Amino acid sequence: MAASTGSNQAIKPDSNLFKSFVGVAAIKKGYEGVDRDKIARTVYEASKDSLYFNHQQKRDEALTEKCNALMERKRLLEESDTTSQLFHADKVVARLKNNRDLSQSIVHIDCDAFYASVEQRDRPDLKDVPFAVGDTVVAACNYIARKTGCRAGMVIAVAKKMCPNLKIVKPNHDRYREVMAQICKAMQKYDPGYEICGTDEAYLNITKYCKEFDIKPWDVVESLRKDIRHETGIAVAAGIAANTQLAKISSTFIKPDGQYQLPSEPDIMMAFIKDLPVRKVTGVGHTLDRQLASIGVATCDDIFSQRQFLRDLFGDRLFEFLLEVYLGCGRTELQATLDQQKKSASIERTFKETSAPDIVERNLRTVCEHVEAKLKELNRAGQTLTVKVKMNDFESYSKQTKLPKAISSARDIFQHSLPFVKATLASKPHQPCRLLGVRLTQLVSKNYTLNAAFQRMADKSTHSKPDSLSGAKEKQLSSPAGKRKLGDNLDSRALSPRKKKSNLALENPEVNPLEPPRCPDEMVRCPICDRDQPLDNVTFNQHLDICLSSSEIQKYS
DNA sequence: GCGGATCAC
DNA sequence: TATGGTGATCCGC
Repeated sequence: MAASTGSNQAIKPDSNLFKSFVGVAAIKKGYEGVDRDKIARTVYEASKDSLYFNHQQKRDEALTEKCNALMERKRLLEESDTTSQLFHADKVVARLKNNRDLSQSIVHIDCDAFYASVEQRDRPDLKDVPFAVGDTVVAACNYIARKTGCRAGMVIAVAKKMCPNLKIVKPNHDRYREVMAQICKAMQKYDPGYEICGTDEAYLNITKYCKEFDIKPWDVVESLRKDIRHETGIAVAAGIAANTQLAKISSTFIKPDGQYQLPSEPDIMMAFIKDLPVRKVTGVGHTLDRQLASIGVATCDDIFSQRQFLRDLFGDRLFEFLLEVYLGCGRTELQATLDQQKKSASIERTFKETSAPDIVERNLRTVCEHVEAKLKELNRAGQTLTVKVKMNDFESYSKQTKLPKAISSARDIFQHSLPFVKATLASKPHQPCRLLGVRLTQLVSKNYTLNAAFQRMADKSTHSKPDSLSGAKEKQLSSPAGKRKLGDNLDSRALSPRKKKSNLALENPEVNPLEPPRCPDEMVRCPICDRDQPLDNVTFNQHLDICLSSSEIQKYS
């Protein structure tokens, strides 16, 4: 039904696929006044003959079909009597309104173009030139580069086409982690329960701090930003609002530097949201945006006018999430980064495409070894294995299996993964494969009894420093019933890898009382310094003594 | 429980 | 010279 994009020669400038080439340039800061059509044309010209493009095109067509189906279903609903759906929606709106908590001051910290900012800080030669950080894909670029249409996610070869003098900088992930650790240290002072999302964002709840010192949120955030700038030389944007959702939107409001406070008054909150495109809301991605658009929802206010259709069209969870968006609801409780437990460990690698079984097998082995290392770091084993294979047409296949017992060694993982990889390759004769992935979920602790003992020890010595220790606890966060909705979940998905390490590093820069022994077989994790120690009570107790006293010393130094 | 999709960064 | 990696969740079966 819809204009098919199946034939390559005439892609319409107003088609969704075409627009998708502009990508985030459509909504991000730094792209005002950029010629979006030109960006789309350039990207299109550069990619139209690739397998990747074909794949994207297929996906786009599937999405268009989905949207058409939605439109048709909505048309049918419109012909029927929707009073009961309307009634139900209003009931939910009333309930959500009633349950809103406006008493908290949530802050969202956003380091805009984080990698680029760090590089620019360290390298004066980048000051006035367009540059991008990344390997084959742009991870971040400065504002000069953005003016030419360069953006995160773009293939560097294409970015160079648009911006011939674009300078490419290889990412220095260790440096970015250091900077993030410094930022964490600054945040700690205002809210030890801060939550990190991804590599460059964080939430704080400063309600307590404001009360305790009788300072206004605005002033607290001003001094927090000053601290961060002083510690790191990086400017951050901050949003202050009643919940995470609004705080985040507020911070994007004044990027790249500055702060914005949204008063916690229902009318003001809703007016703030009203004309906002739903795409800007955390949790509404490209796909949902397209689907919503097809039924006449472009802004948050449109959600309300279409509320009688949303449950039928999108299901209960999404329905309630959308109403929350309309009301400006969001999480008011943060999940302290130091408390978070990983639920999975995975590695996936793209390599030079090949259909040679022995090479694929070797790649799989490497991937499995990396997974083993990761599990070792977590001191976990996994009971559910997921193997993923992506072929050179970008189609991917996966298989998930629940194993009789948890595994963690590369040998076991490889052994259980290989059959699916082989079968997938065999089902596509002569078709090269470009990526392999292995994930373990249902993670279980490798040393139950000892872990419990450590926790007791940690608890005993933790009074003044709960956060540096709680990472080792098996804390079950029983979320308040009915409070954790889709929005919350969507919002709290990305955790920062290695956050424990970075925090530890900043608190105890030199804490390394005992060199972690090399023999990796029977090891257990020390809850204080987070390093593996031999599974031997005497040695471990010695270690613990040193480690504890050393962290005490650190505390008072 | 499984497989595919979506979303965020 | 050519499209990433990690982690989490949801939906439909």
